[in-house]
Amino acid sequence: MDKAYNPTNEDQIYKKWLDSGAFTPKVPKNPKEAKLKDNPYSIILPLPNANDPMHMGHALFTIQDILVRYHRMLGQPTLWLPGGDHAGIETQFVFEKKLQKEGKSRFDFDRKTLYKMIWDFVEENRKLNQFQMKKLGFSMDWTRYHYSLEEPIVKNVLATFKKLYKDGLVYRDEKIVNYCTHCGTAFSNLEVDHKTVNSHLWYIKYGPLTVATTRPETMLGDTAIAVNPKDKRYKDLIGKKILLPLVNREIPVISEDSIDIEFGTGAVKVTPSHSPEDYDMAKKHNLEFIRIIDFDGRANINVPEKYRGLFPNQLRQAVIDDLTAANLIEKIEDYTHEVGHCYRCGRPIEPITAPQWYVKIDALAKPTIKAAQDNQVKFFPTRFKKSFITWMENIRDWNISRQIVWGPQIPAWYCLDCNPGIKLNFLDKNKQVISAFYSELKGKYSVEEIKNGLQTLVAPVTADFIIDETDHCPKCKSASLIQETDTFDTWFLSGQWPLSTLGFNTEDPSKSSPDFDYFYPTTVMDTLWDILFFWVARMTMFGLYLTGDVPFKTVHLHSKVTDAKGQKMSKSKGNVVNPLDMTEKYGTDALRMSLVYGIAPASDFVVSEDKIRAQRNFVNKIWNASRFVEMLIDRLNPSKISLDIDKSKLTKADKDILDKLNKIIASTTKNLNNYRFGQVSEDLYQFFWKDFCDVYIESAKDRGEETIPVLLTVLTTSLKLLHPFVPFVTEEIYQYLIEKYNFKHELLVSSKWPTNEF
RNA sequence: GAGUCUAUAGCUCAGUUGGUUAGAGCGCUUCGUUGACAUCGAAGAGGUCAGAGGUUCGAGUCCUCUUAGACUCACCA
Repeated sequence: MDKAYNPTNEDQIYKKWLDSGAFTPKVPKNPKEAKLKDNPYSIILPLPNANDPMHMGHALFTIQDILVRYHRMLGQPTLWLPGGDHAGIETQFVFEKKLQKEGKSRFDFDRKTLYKMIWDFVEENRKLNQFQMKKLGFSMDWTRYHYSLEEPIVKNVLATFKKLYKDGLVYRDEKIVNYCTHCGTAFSNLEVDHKTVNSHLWYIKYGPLTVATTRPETMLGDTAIAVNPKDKRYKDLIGKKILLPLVNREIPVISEDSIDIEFGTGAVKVTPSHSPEDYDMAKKHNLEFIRIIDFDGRANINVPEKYRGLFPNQLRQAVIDDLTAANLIEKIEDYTHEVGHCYRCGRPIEPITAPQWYVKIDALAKPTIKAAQDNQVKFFPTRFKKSFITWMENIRDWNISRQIVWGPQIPAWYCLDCNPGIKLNFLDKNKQVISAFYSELKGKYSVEEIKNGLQTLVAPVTADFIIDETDHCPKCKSASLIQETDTFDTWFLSGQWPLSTLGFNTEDPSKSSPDFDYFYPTTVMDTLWDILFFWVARMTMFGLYLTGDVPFKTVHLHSKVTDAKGQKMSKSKGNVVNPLDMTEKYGTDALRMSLVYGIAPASDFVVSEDKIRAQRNFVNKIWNASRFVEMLIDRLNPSKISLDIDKSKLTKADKDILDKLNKIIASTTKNLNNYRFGQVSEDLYQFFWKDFCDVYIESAKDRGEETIPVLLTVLTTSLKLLHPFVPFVTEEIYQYLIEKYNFKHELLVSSKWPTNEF
């Protein structure tokens, strides 16, 4: 053996594991019955974005590897199923940045071309991602790898959409949505970051009263003034109409209990198309909706000519200038408030009314809340149970449509002849962008030309649609059908990931794959807590809705890796530590160990090179202890080398170390069952280094061959206990010992977990 | 506005159901190691466990409050 451990054989060892089939569990012929007896163990990998190179967050999948390696050694049929996500908006955003660098934008391409370009872009990185996970030693079953845009997976997701529709849980509506005019799509509430903004409160004279507002520019779309009925100042005005400045349109004064008399002037301008609260008021009072900001972020519609085409901040200035000129600004106060920003590009979110696809969430949420309450899904650490339930209880209908290209399109078709009010944006034969209603285009452009160059369409909320694909409109028999250009929210697809990857068949559950029968529900979902709502909640809802059973029995939330300053690692901050650089420098085992050593459950932690180096030393210690055992045996040159311990001949040192070994086996087993990885790794470190090396091995230096069985027993048992954490070095040593001393040939990866029998 | 978490050695952090002199890594001091490991060993310095009060035979650990910080959720003008 070499003088120091040199992790140069990792790839070979990984290949040995792969070739042995250890990562690929076999499913018996009668999976449903066998399952009860076999107690299979399964984890679905939180699918990384296929376009995303590895970062420390991915390296934390080590936790899952520890779990599956441990349970595999316990003898359970064990599956760790990897995958890759197309990651809708994330990927499109990255790709658009790339386009931007090349001086292009998404508007230069029709959607088919754009889709193809992004597809190729992702394919380049997808392989890299898999390669990197192998480098980290993850014992995933690559024969069951899935990519979220695989045809069968998409097919199943579309089937789920159809089922939801049939069950009356899908509808279109034109509500206020969180719209990012830069990204060109709506977002769910979860995708909006609230940031504190220092702004102003403008007091604007509206005829007989004054309103206070943070968004003067939206006044062009006001359709009412709201006051509290208890407010004596405005009592007489309720029901009257007043003239809206600048646009000279009459709007009513309405009575609304929710208005705070103390705030501002107690009179609120109501802009139903650009404010969520005002939207609700408008629904209640049956007010008019006047949208002034269009989906491109400009004031294109329903505004006086002079304001046309302005962006909101320009519009604000123009409106304030004109109000000032007309002496209609009473005063301006400083004001700090929370404003929603796009979580992707960071720009302010524009609340806009837009037709979108929704899923009614109550029917899905209720069983999910119950499952959490009844511990059908358990949470580690348990405190996340409470926030999960609270969030589920306050959940709103889910906007599942995104106005992006990258992802499966919603399988709904519109008849252009029945719905001439559909607005189409497309590139014509000459690659010119045309943007008009179908009523204006009919006769000038063929449907074929429109389809070929199509970028997006916006169908009025009243438009009829067909969910099953056909050639002809069932009403008018026209063949001018066009598919909805909205794509699914990424989480709509990934929310079904455990079902899709295990081969659940939504259309006919009885045709689901044996994998599904055997491994569903999966055992553990280990993920970062920040996607608890995005993903874990959605998976649970879909699982229960489609199968009646939860997708995983336990949710284990792990910690976030930060840099030395405690900041989240991100590319934009430039503080990303590449795990592959670390494995190259110190070996994979050292990195893995440093990611779990002494970490409290679900608390953020710092990964520093110091720490990795310390664990590299530990890995080397394992190596050298083994090397010493070998050298000692060579020196003693015994007639027979065996692991059989003769209990009658044990010295005090022997008894002590065996006693400690029994204890560490028991505590390791117990703590692994309770997800206490930090504790286990520390205990093993102390046991191996202090108890075994510094004490027992030191004492063995003065002894004869009777010490060999104990030495070898403690060593090989330690290798087993350590294997889930540091798989490469332990396997390499184990193979070496087997070879040299002619022990029973087996791979450590599929060896039996020790029991405290010594 | 609602909720969650954190505060322990110079630094980064462990410390499950409350139980003997509070631990690790890194750093620091002294010494040792020419045959496992300079990626090593031995010994040591260093902490009134944020502050105050309470429960208890006993509190770093449970409860209340205070202070400082982090985060999540949220449609208030």
